[in-house]
Amino acid sequence: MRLRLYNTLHGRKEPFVPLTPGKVGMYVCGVTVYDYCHIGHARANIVFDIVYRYLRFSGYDVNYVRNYTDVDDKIIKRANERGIDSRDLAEEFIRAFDEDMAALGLDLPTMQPKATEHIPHIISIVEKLIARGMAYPADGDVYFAVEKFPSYLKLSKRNIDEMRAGARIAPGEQKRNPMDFALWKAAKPGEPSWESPWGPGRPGWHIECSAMSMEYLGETFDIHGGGKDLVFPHHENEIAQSEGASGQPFVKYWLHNGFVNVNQEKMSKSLGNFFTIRDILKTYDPEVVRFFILTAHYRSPIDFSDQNLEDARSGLTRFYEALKNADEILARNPLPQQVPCPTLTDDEREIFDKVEALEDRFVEAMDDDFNTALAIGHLFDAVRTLNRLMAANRFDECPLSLAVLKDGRSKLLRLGAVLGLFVTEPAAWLARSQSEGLAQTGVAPEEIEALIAERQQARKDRNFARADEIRDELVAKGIELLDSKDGTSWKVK
RNA sequence: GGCCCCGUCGCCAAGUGGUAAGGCAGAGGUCUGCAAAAUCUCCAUCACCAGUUCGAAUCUGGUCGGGGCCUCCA
Repeated sequence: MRLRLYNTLHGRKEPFVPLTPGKVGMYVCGVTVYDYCHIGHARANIVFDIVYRYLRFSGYDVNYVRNYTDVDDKIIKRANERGIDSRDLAEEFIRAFDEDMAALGLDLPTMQPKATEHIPHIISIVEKLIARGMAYPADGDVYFAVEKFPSYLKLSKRNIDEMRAGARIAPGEQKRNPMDFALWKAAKPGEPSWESPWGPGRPGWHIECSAMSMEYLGETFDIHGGGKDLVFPHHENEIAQSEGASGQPFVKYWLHNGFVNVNQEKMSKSLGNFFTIRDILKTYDPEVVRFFILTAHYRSPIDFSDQNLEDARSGLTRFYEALKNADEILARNPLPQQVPCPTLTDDEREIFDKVEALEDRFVEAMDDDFNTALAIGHLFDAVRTLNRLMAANRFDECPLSLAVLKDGRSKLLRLGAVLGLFVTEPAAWLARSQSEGLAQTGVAPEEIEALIAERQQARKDRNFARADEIRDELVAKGIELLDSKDGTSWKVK
């Protein structure tokens, strides 16, 4: 099955057919840089990171543009509060954004333009809209006249008359229609500004995305993404401006990700349940955060809670433990030239078939509107499959099973990478996870090792009472012991 | 008020006409000195009601419950 994606514009899933075969132009609304990013930004950016990765995995040459909106009312306000230049504030949070995205393990887009570097293009779009009678200047401002764009609200599917009833014209605005929106705002004293045919001013919100997307992707391009909350007014207005100016359809597929709730409540500053990415990463591994986000479909709401994150951590750990075990077995058992299997069991037949089918199942899930939850389900299946193979431990009698293990392991890594998962060396990831967990228990590794040695001796002496006492003592502190032929290891519960 | 979405096992979460993926948690078996880990087995008829259909969690209508957008917002 070919890729199908849910297009907000038509409210249904549609087959993905790019404008140019083999190539995809994709624009995602980045951030307005006036504060640290929160978990909602993390979700949006991770979701589109997956879209970007999967499109490339599918063989497309992707031009992925994600902007920084670095001039805006909120930036100016915040800069004034701090008594610094708005450009310095923007630069500070651009750096913070870059750090956060890198920490979350996102691939870099092909382009990351800034609004302030596209002022001439913005001005030319506004001029074109005025020339075409779709916008009008008023006292240094320029507004878009929504009634001149008949398909206005086609994305959000609202009714303009009802919208108008609730709309208000703010003091100081010169709108002819309350629904009209600013393309250009006259500068007030002390505000950053650029020269324009309407006097010094700055772009309104929305227009910068039209300018940057059309600049790098053309007047019509394939995919435009963002959070659900951007459907109205931001994306609706982008369509109006862009199509109004170019006379061409703006975007073929509109993709919108769902919200993040915190403990069942909408995340908001007033509720005090606002988590920044940097706060979260103090507690949770970035890959756990990514894993958690991808276990739900991107359009569904997700609930950020300790319970859910802990579940995600357990799940991801299961992957890494299986991968580590596979690594160890493969390191111990070099793959022979010939991999015969004189007596293939039914179990092995089933396991081999599952490993064989893994990629098809993964692709089928991802082709269905990026169903990462289902795709991860298939990967979990593969983990159980490989664990069965390892538990059977017939690598000597059936070298073929060793070859299948190797194949399954590399498939897991390759497909996981499409989701940005399992990208750390398994032993290293587990060790890190281990030491982070250990830090919370407050137990020193040397202490554990000493107790393990003492217990080993007790066991040798068949003093199981003492051996079990040691084990119970550690369990009480959150440390579990794992005995094996090769000795005793431990893990944090 | 307008527009839109959702309600699936204890928790999380896929599935949108063909008879319920997966994870976490739980029960039992194997393994183990005993455990843990791993593995095997088991564990839901899909908020409710009424329809359409040979057949519905999936479509229609209604009821109840939850949420979002309409103002800055991923």
